[in-house]
Amino acid sequence: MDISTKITRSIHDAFTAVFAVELPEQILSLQPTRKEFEGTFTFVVFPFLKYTKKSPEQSGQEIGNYLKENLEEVATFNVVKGFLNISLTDHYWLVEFKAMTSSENPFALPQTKVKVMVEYSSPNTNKPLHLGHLRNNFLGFSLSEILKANGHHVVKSNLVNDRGIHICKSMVAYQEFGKGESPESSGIKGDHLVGKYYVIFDAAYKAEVKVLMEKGVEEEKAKKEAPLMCKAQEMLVLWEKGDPETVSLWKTMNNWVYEGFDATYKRMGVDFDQMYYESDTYLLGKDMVEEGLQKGVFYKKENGSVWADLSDKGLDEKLVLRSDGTSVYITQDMGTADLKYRDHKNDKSIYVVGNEQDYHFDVLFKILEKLERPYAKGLHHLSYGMVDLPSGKMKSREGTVVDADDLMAEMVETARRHTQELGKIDGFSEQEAEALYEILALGALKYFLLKVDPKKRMLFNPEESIEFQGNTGPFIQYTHARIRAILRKAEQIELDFNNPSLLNKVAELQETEKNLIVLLLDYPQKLKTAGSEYSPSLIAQYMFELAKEYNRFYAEIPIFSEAKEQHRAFRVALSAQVAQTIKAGMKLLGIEVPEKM
RNA sequence: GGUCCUGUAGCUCAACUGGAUAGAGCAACUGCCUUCUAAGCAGUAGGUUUCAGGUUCGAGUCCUGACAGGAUCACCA
Repeated sequence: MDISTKITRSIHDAFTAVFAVELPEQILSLQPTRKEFEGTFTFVVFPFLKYTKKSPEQSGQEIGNYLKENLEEVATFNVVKGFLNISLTDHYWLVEFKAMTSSENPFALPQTKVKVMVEYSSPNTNKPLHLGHLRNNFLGFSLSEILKANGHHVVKSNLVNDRGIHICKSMVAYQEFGKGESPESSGIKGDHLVGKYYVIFDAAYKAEVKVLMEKGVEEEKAKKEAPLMCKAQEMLVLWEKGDPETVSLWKTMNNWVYEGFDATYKRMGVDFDQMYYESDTYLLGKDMVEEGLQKGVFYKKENGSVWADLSDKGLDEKLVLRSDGTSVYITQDMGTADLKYRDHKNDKSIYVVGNEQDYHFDVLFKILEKLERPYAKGLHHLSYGMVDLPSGKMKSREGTVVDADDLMAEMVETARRHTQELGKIDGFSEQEAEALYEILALGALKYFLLKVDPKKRMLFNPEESIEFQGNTGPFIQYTHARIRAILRKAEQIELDFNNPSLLNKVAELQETEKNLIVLLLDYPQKLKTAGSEYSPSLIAQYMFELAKEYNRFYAEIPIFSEAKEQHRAFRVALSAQVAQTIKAGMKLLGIEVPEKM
């Protein structure tokens, strides 16, 4: 039994024995004791004064006395106002620590058989990935890892938006201005090359609109009738008809993009188990519209368009099929949801998509619920906030986008400069040094984007956002590297720190040692909460706390100069456990930790 | 305009879901490297939690109303 339930059970017994009242255990909950007070767990007595009929202080005292008498793990307690602070014995913490070190795998929870699909990334193929995609990808990847560590079976999926008017724009511009350029001939990465033509299209199109307006055409009309826009529209029609030449160009350009994306994904360290392409799925969902009509979930208007009336659920009416019988975005998503379920029989399906689509997913999920899909209750939109720049929102057309490839490259340069300034690469080979810069750069970037609560909007300042000190990825990586140095030394002097009989001789703990054990024991709970809340930021925060506490321990307490062998052994064992926990936790964030830095 | 989200130190973020004197990091200032990695540690300073009411033993957290910022409300995706 877990210690906090043991304590609450005993508190329950205390109420029965001392105050003659039977309270349900669920309402008796503990909280961690605040740092400025002594103790590990705190029981707040205020809500129960009506049962004790005594002052807060006295009620706390009496419950505390009962606990101390009846629970061998309880060492002392103190009562401040209505707060009963409980301290456990060093012996208890040491026993728990030893159990942890001998545990097979303390970093993952038992298997659950729950199947979860996590869809993330979902890029458009007309332009390269940017900072916003980084947050999306890191979140999706990390969430997947966290859910795996929670024992779930996870399928990472990526629904690529590879068709539509936007890609036609790049294609038209390429036809008009491309002169047969290719990634090979230009030396430009494929996704950037296609993105370049998307930008060219936009500029040329705007020029055309301007010319038309100067000729006296109204803006609305000019926008519709500009030759380039017409060509793009025509191309979309040709594509849908399967025109060989159009399809061939489309394939060529998309493949350029995929080569580019592959390189970017590789550097980001993310991957997928299942790819979906909108060119395959965009026609799905029409039969569901028919089904919905029959079930009376949808209705048809005079012009033939089909609508879902969600006013009973507090939402509006939503179009699900155009009057010309073609489908819209949500139709496609309905079909894709069915497809995913057919493919994987997932109990849960998580969509990692920005909060600008909150309404869309609200509507989608309610429609699927009305259509009585068995998976409907397992749908979840992990809605994350936008990443803003100091100048405001990123706008690709205004050139204020922070490109993902550029940013990662800049981060590596910063890591290189910083590391060399600190003179930390003595004894590193060229390759090792490069590998380290990469690890640090990506660690800093990922940690920066993941430490913030996903649903909150966040600010990214390219000049100063990503630091290497304080609450950062490199700080945690550094802590790991420090411990690895200790472990190397322990090995070198042949200290048998895992020897149980040596550890058994340790009888008492320093404060920071105990704090570390308490934190380490809390890891499974943190993992569980991060999984149920879909929040990598909880893991990130925990990592920081652990690293911080370890650095305090490191500064305060000597290891190898300690006289008693059992203390040397225990402190190395404790360090080893912290290092393993950091490594495991950072892996959940998609962050590697170095041996040296 | 309707709906939804957000508002906490100069800046970036926490606050265990209603508990104690609201905490970290950055920036500023003061100490600590001949000792296991100073990308570190210890400390100082920084707050009317946007504002006004309400609920109760107790509110950053819950309810109401302002104010500010953002998103969304397409036969776009």
